[in-house]
Amino acid sequence: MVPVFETFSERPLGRTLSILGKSYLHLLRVRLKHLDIDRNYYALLLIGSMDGVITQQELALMLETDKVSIVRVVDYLTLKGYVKRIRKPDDMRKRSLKLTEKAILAIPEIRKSINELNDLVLNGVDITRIHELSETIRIIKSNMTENIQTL
Amino acid sequence: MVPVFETFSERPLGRTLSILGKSYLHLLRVRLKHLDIDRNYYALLLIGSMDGVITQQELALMLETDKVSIVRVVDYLTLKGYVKRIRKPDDMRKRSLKLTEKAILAIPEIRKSINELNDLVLNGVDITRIHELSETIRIIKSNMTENIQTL
DNA sequence: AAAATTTAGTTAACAATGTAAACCAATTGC
DNA sequence: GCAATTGGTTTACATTGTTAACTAAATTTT
Repeated sequence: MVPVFETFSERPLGRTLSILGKSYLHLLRVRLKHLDIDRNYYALLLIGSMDGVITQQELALMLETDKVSIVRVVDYLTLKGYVKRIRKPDDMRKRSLKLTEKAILAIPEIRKSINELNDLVLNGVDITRIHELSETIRIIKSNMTENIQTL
Repeated sequence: MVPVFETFSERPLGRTLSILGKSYLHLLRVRLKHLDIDRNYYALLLIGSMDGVITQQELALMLETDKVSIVRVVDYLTLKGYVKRIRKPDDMRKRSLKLTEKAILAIPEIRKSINELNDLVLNGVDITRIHELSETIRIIKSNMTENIQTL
């Protein structure tokens, strides 16, 4: 089977995307280096968006990761004083996550940095292309989840 | 500053790309699991494309990584019997990398898997969009390297 | 209602990856 | 000839990915 297109020929698309993603996250880290956390920014935003209501499982789902990783994320953010775990009275297995004052102060800045960095990296890409990129990403994602079994 | 577009608002674009990239590389690994290597496939293709001529530094450049990582890559591929290091007579510091018989046999399959997987994940994305994606990636990359200093 | 199963979260272990520093040997610049 | 640079290696350490085993609470089964 001859590849339909030559653009990404021979080069694993996943590699390109991974590298791109890592550079971005590196820039975000640099941009937010005055904070005393150097990762899990987006997790913090998600917790903030459902403050006091979200459980670790739900966070895992939203971050597309597993519960073990979430323990690490929440441990880290707790250690740094950004998040508190609170046992849910209705189900004592679950812990709801709550931002501290410190985190609440940092959130707008994190949000701003992400938005600005998104703008910065997409500078020169016109709005139509950006929407198309978003659509393409959606398709790629769905192609991959559909084809986990179709090896 | 209000973000120009809402598509990726609040969500770090780099996170999206990293996750996508990792899923892809996972699929590639599954697809090639009958080989006795489970990584560095693309490095192998690059070595193959300049067989016996490429040095570790040059490989580092092409893989956009550093020489320490390359030592690990080459150690791994050597251990698995896919690559040999050969001291260059003209510069005894350098080592040129050469594929073994075993690697030469595996190359077409790796190439094929990458092409097929690229096709698979881009299934349903039309050719124009694919070219645009490639162009967008190029722009993002250049925006990021230009702006390492412009924090 | 006691026993078995499931769920939320945690702990532990280990391999892989990222990053930086120190190092050796060969080469280049002066 | 000597200092500086270059290609490659080693060491060290922190982070990340992944799996298994575990505790405690809740739910289901009988």
